[in-house]
Amino acid sequence: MKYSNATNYALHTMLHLMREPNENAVGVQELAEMQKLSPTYLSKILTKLTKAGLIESAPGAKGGYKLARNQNDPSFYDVIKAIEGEANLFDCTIHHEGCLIEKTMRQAEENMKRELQGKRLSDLIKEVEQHKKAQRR
Amino acid sequence: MKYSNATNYALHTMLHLMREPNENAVGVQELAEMQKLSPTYLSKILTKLTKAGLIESAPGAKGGYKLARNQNDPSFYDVIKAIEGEANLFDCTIHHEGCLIEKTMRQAEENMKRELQGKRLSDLIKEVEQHKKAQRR
DNA sequence: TAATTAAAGACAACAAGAGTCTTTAATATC
DNA sequence: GATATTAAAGACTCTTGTTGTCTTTAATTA
Repeated sequence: MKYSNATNYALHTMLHLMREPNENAVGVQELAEMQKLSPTYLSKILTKLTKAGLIESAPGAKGGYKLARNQNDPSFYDVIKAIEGEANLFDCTIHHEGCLIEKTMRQAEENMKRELQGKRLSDLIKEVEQHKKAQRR
Repeated sequence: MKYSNATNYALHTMLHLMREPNENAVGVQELAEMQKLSPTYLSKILTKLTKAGLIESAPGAKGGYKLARNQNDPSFYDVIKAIEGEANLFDCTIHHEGCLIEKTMRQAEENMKRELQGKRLSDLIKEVEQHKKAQRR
């Protein structure tokens, strides 16, 4: 029971792209180097993010990846969902409707999900800025 | 990212044992039949619960499993921890102290954990009783 | 002593995660 | 139009974890 490395890489990459000056596409080569990953592997993760509508891709020279234009200030949950999918963390093995164990587990899961939906990547950018400002003082 | 079947089986078994009249040990045979599992497989799960102190076991004739006497009204989290262990759901792949991604993920995880710690198996028993009472009306 | 039952350990089958390599398709520049 | 560049897709491998099974050992009761 653990989030995959892919989710980890996806979150880091998203943050990097959010910091990139607008309209500036970044190639997978550069993104991979930063996290010490092979470009082909990261590419598969980026394709998932693209299909989820979080980033945009363009092939060819001057191509690469950038934040999707009509992206809506994505939350942590949006990124996680793009990589891990949306399945429940717990499905009761005894199939009768209204299993109370399942109900309890779902409620706990909801608590985590709610937090991840409320937290946006932009919140982190802001936190970093504030941290830097505090250090300069 | 999913809870294992073993956790599922463990929770069901715990609930069954809580309903058992006191001091009455139940063999793995009977517990396995209920969930349509092989006894040897369930046995491995039960050994984990035993080592975690949630249940007690006795070999030999009249042996079997029952709730641990000095068990402290176990929570969902206690059972999950016994099976899945205590590792974090998320560890940042870029190792610098104070990773804000990790911090956010940990906080979300805490929200789920808190709910699972607060919910006791006995709460479920009570809920079932109330449900039955409501139906009899 | 014999029957019963849990514990432990070796083993196998399968699935998922993590990652590589190669081919194809799209785009920009000359 | 040719060439270089870059993402997408698919086949493949390697490792790890889950889900079991089977067999042997140890403890307990009658």
